[in-house]
Formats: sequence, C-alpha cells, structure tokens
Amino acid sequence: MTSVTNGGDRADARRNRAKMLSAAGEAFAQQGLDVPLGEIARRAGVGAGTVYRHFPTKQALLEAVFVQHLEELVASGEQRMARFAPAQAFFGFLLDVVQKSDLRGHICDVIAEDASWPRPMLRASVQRFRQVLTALLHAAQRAGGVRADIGPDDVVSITAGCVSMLAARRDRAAGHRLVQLVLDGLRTPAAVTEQLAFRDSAVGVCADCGARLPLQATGRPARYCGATCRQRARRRRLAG
Amino acid sequence: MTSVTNGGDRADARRNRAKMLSAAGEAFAQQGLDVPLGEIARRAGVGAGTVYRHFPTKQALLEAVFVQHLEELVASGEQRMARFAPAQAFFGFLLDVVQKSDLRGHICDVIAEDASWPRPMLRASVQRFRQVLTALLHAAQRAGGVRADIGPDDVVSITAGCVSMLAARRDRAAGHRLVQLVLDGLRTPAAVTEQLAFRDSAVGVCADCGARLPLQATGRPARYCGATCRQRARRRRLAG
Amino acid sequence: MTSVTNGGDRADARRNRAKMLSAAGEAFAQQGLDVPLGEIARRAGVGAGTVYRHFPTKQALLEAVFVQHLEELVASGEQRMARFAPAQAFFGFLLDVVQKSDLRGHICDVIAEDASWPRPMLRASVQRFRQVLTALLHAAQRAGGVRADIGPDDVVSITAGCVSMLAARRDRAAGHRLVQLVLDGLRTPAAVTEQLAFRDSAVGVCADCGARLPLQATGRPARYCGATCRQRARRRRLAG
Amino acid sequence: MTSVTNGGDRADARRNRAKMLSAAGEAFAQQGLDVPLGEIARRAGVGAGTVYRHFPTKQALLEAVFVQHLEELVASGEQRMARFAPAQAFFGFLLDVVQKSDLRGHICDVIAEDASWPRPMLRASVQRFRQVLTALLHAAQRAGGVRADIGPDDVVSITAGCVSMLAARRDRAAGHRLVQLVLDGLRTPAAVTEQLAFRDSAVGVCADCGARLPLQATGRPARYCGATCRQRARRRRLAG
DNA sequence: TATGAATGAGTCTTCATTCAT
DNA sequence: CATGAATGAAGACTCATTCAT
Repeated sequence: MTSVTNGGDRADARRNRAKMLSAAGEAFAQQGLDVPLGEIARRAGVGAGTVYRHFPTKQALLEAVFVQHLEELVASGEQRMARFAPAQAFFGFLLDVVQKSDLRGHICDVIAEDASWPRPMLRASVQRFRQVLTALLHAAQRAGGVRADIGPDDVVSITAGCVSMLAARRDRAAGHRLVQLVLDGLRTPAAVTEQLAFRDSAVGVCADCGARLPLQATGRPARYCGATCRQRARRRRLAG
Repeated sequence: MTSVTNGGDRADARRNRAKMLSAAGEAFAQQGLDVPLGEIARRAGVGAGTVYRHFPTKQALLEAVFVQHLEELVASGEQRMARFAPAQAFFGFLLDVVQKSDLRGHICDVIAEDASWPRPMLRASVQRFRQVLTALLHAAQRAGGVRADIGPDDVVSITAGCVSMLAARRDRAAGHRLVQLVLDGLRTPAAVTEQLAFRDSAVGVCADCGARLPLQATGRPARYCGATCRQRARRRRLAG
Repeated sequence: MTSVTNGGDRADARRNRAKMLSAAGEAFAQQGLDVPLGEIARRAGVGAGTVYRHFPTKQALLEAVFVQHLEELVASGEQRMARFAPAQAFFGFLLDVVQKSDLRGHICDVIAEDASWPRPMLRASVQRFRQVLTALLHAAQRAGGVRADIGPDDVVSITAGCVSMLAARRDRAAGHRLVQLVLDGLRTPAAVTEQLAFRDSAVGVCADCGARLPLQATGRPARYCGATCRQRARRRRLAG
Repeated sequence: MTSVTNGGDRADARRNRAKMLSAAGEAFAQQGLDVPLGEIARRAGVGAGTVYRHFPTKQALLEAVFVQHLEELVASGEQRMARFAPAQAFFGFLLDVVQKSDLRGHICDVIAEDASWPRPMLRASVQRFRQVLTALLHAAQRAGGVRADIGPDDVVSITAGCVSMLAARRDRAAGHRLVQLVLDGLRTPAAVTEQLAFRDSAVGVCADCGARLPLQATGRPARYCGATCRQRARRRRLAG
C-alpha cells in the first residue's frame, strides 16, 4: 500500500524494499538527513540503482520512511484508543511517539504540517496521524485529564520538543523522566496536584505511562497499568 | 580599500570579522548548517578567501558563531543573576536562551555537551555557559522556586526541547505560551499551585518571564517584573 | 500468455520482434538515438529482458532498425527500376528515401559508408542499398536525365542533406519544395532548362517526383506520372 | 559581452573562458553533443569545477558555443554586405556558414528557430543572424541574382542541409563541389544558365563563391573575385 | 520463455578549500 | 591583505546489461 512502485509482487523485491526502508531509517537517524544514498544502499546490502528503482529520489525515500513511521504510530494510537481510558490512552500515545521517534528529531519537521512536503502520500499520512492525535486529545480533555486550553498543534509542538530533549540526552532514563515532567504539564491543574501527591507516595500511577491506577485495598500495589507498560519499562531498564 | 593607518586596517579586519559572524549566524539560521560558504561570503559582502583568512574551516566559523551566541547568553545570565531574585533570574534566563536560539534548534547540539566538538574555544564557552546556568539553577533551587530533583543537564535538555518546539511552530505567540507551560514544569509543586492560582486571577506574576511580583496594596497592579520584560512583551505583541 | 502450439510460440516471438522493431523505430525517430532502452520496451509492451533476448545490445537493435529501413528502401527502388523510365525511377527513389528517413537525419550516418558500423548484416544491407542506388543513378545518367559528373557518393550526400533540410523544417510542404529544388540540381543542364520551362507552364512534369511526362496532344494534361505519386501528393495535401 | 559571469576582469579567467569555449566547440563537433563535460574540461586543461564557474550548466556551455559561432558568422556577413555585390555577398556568406559549421550539423537545430532554446542571449544571436541573412537574401533578390520564390527559412534549411552533406563526406573537395551544386539551385533560372555557360568556358565566375567577374579584354582572366576567395580556395586545396 | 528487479559504472553538478593575482 | 578563480573529491541520479523468478 505504501509502495511507490505499483505492482511489485515479487517476494525478493518486497523484501528488498523493506530492507531499504529499515536501513534508511537507521541511517537517517544516526547520520542525519544528509547521509549519502550510497551509505543507505550499503547498509541495505543492495546497489545504488536498486534504491532508485524503488524510490525515484532521495526525498521520496525519506518520505517513505516517514510515512511508515507515521503509520506505525497511527496503528498504535488506534489500539490505545480502543483499549484504554482516555487520559491513559492519550499519554501512552505521546510516550510512544516520543520514544519511537528516534530519528534525531528530524521527524518533527514532518509531523508539524509543513507546506514544503507536498507529496500526497506523506500528506495523507500526516493527516491520519493528526486525526488520531486529535481524537485522543479531545477524548482525554472531555474526560478531564488534560487541560482544556491545549490544541492539537500544541501537542504536536510539545511532542517535537520532547523528541529533541531525548535526542540531546545520552542518559535514556533521565531523558524519560524529563519527558514525563514535560508531558505532565498538559494535565489539568487538579490532575497535576493529584499526580504529584500520588507520586510522592509512589502509589497509584503507572510508572511508565503515568495513567492512574485503580487503588486496591489489599495485595501488592500495582506499579504499571498493564503488561505492555511493564514490558516497555523493562526494555528500557535493560537498554540502559 | 585600505584605510589611512595600520590601526585602521585592524579596525577594518575587526569589522569584517563581525560582518562575517553576523552573516553566518543569519545564514545558518535561515538555510541550515548546510548553507554553502559562498553564500555566507556573499551575505557578508566579502570574498570567500577572506572568510578563510579569518576562519580556517567552515567548522571553525560555525563554532565561532556558537561561541558568540553563548557569550551573549552568558552575559545576559550574569546580569540577571546580579539584578533579579533567584527564581526570576533563572526563568528569565531560560526564556532568553530559548528566544535567542533561533538557529532552528541547531544550537541544541552544541549546548548539550558533545564530544564531537573538540575545539578548545567552544569548549570553554560551553563550560562558562553551563557554569552560569548551574549557578542560576542552584540559586533558584535554594530559594525554593525550582524543583530540587532537577540538574543542569535536565535544564539544558528542556531548553533544547523548547527551542525545537518554537522552531516547529509558525505562530510565535502560541509557541511562547507552550514554552511557559513547559518551563512551569520545573517549578516546585507548591510554586506551581501558586502560579496557577495567581495566573487564574492574572495577578502577581510577570506576564513575560513568570517571576513572582511583590504584591502592592494600592495602585495599579504590576504586570511585568521590570522594564525589560515589558519591552520584550511589547515587541512580541507588535511582531504578531 | 503462451499460445496453444509451439508453432504459435514462434509466431508470438516473430510478432514480438516486429513490435519491438517498430517501437524502436518510432522511439529513435522521436527522441533521438539516446532514448533509453526501457522506453523502447515500454512502447513495445514487453519487458527489458525480452528486448535483450532478441537483440544482444542496444546497438544491435539500432542496426536492426536501420537494416529494416534499408531493406524497405531497396525493395521500393527495385520496383521503381522495373516499372518506370530511368530518370523517373531515380528521382522517385530519392524522394522516397528522403521522405521515409524521418529518423531526424540519424539514418544519414548509416547510409554514408562508415567504418564505425561493422556489423555484417548492416554492412550487407548498406551494400545492397548502394547497389540499387548506383544502378538507378547510372541508368538515369545513360538516359541523359542526370548530370554525368555525379557519383553514388554524391547522391548519398545530397540525400542526407535533404533529410536534414526536412528535419529542420516544420512546414512539410515548404520542405518538400526545397527538396525538389535541390534534387533538380542533379539533372543535366539541358534537363534543368527544360524543367524550368515546363514548370513555368506547369505542364509535362510529374508534380510529385518531377519526372518528365509524355506529352499528349489531346485530353486533360497529366499532373502525375502515375497513381502512386498522385496518392502521395494527396496524402501530403491532407496532412497539411 | 557574451560572458555568463559578469565582471570577470582577470586576464587568466578570460583566457580560460576562451580555452573552454574552443575546447567545447571542438569536442561537440568531434564527439557530438553527448560528450561528457569532463572530456571538455580535460581538453581545455582545467578542472570540472572551473567549467561550472563559467557556465552554470552544460546546456549553457553549449549555448555559449553557438552564440560565439553565430556572432562570428554575423560579423562575416556584415563585412560581405559592405564590400561585395549583392549576389556575391549572399553566396559567399552561405559558403562561409556551411564551411564554418563543422559542428557535425548540430548547429542546424539552433539556426532553425526552435522554441526549445529559450535562453535570451542565444535567441538574440539567432535573431541577429537571421536579420543579416535576410538582408543579404533580399539584396541579392533585388539584384536579380537569386530566385524570387525563396524566403529566409528556405535559405536556412538549405544551409542546414549543406552542412549535413558536408558532414557525411570525408572528401572535402567533393563535398564542396556538391555544396556549390546545391546552392546554385537558388540562383534565378537565367543566372543558372549563365553560370552553366560560363562554367563551361571556365571564364567569368569566381571559382570559389561563384559570383560573376567583370570581363577584362586583356591580361590573364581572373579566377577569383578577390583575395579573400583566392585565399580560401587555397586553404581548401591545402587542407585536402 | 518472458519479466522486471538488481547492478554499478558513468554523468552532471556542488562546494569546501587552496592559490594566483 | 582581499579577492575570486581553480580545483577535485563526493553526491545524486541514469541506464545498458545481467540474472533470479
């Protein structure tokens, strides 16, 4: 569906395309948007011409990478919307966006609607992304978990800022704490106080996505809102 | 072309150097770090060779631009430290850093201590910058205006994030509001609640830097902590 | 995709070959000899590999196009030799060559004996072409319709020049007039004078190929030497 | 005046520019318009970047070559117009054009007014060229030396054809004879007959440009109309 | 066998850096 | 000392040709 070339039915071609997208994503993230195409080709283990067969220009390749990234985020957002409480879904989504946007912050320029990226496919993906984001935001606002004076553009900007914050930080754990701190700024003042109170006692809030946890009278207090967050936190601990 | 005295020549050279630094700063900000050196020379109204006489490589020029930028920030920070109350000085300084770092966020990579920038002069400037920042932070923390669990690195990261936020935003006023929101996250929980309360009644806090204002029983309530912030806010209103 | 019988497969292959030759001819004519092979394959509706199955290199394809072209011209020349009076046959043949060599003059390089085209098949075709041309020329010279101081090479050169003339001209009718004018230069001086006199009265010469017409005492004077020329002229009038 | 760069005052730069133009002219003529720019740079003895400093694209270089060529022709035409009798000037000019257009006929595409060459400088040169050509043609027609039913476009086409003729011919002398033959087709029928008669007796016509010579009663009959044609014919003999 | 994906050498073009004027 | 011309290494992109499916 996201292919630039139309009917590439051959299995090897599809595999190559995936290899290139993945290699390009890593290369852009590690070496910046100026990484030579030859480097991407080398990482993907193909010739330069093969890259051009699939993506007519370097710009097209970059856009394909972004499109793929956005679509993963959209899928994740839609799942959260269906499974979690509004505020939990919203903040979990934002964390997801920030953590998966390792592309040294270059993704920011794309998420922020920018007239200089006119390719229709990318534009459509950006729109879908913003739709999901807006839906999550409004639901969370209706549920009282997010300040009412915040709009989708604000959320996008804050997200972009968090990505930069993370990119500028070698210490991932510290970075994550900061992201939490910044995102907390989006909560309603009441919710902030609540959060702070809870956090002081280290009880009642998911240690990963920050969503409130149902208080249980007995048993060991839950630290995470579910298996997903527990696993994510664990991976983060292991990754250092 | 040559002036009357040898001393005049040196003055010419200094003026040229300033022209180049200024032109380079604008060029980097507007066209990114990939702007050709010829373009910078053209903006400065000098030949390419002249740029090389003053800066041995393009990298050196870039660093000189950053050094100048950092030194301006340092000077501003030292003034604030001398003139304002700790928290006010700290937050005013952060706002200053964010607003003057129009270099589309490229400055972030520099402020964040990075091993790939080994030039001693830049390194020294970065250190001075971090010293001022640390002093301001600790003073504000001792005064109870800033959360105690925040370190200098965190502040740098947050600042970098705010620059990105502003860069991704066409609407400057909205961007500024967001920056305020994020920086508020650094205040102590008590201070936050206070702020929020004050802000609701629109009294007692500088509308620009957010520092607390001395409550006066009579007379028109102050909106700004001083002439500087009033002027800055005015410029922002005029700029739209 | 495969037909019913093996014989059918061979027929398919022959049809494919014809499609490719025709597509290549058009492509070379319209876009020059630098047209990509992929473009030719696309025009022929086959894959690039199929072209290579039939023609080992692009050069070979080009030569096959020329061979086909030359053989059509040879066939046409032989027919004229058998059916028309010598001068009429000669000039008609030249017109044919010029008009069918729409390949923007690229054919010139081939017709002119050139050592850089060493493929035997092409060489044979060129030889056959020159044999026919020489036979027509000599016959016309023996018949007194063409200057005696002209050799086959001269005729080839003049033909090439006429093709260029036509190619440089958007107005086909005007181009055709010029070709006539140039070819008239090959006639014997006496014939030229005759022609001019005739042309003044618009009688006695085929209005298309310029061959002399038998004068008839009665009846409507003939404008063309035969149905072929009449038809050709008509097509030209319709094409504008 | 024809420079793309504006104030290239330095002597070495001007010399380099001339070297490049000359090298490019030869390269285009010998290897066609597809000759790599590196080859041109090599012939000129400069680096590839130097070519691009003077001519921003390959197309621009090609056009500069044509402009220079056209301006030489224009200058030659204007001199002839001032010094010779109309018909003599006209035919001498055409010979000049044909002989100097060694660019394997590629010049044809340029002389023939073509919308795909929109650069203003080239366009201006083409216009000047056509003005001179038209002036020469009309003067010769008024003087009765050229058929009245010929227009400037016809002359351009014929010239282009002659260039191709010459290009397809290794034997320069034979080529020259053919050009004469074709150009004679432009003379008035009366002039043709005259020419032919004269030529038979080898008296009274310039052996190079074909202009009539004043008959002298005594002394050795003149073979050329002046020193220029004599010299040109001699060069041609030596060149073989 | 036909297809079209992969290849990589070759081309145009840019630009940091050097150097003659 | 300033200038801007020259350099050439490097990058984006094309396309003839080969080869796996």
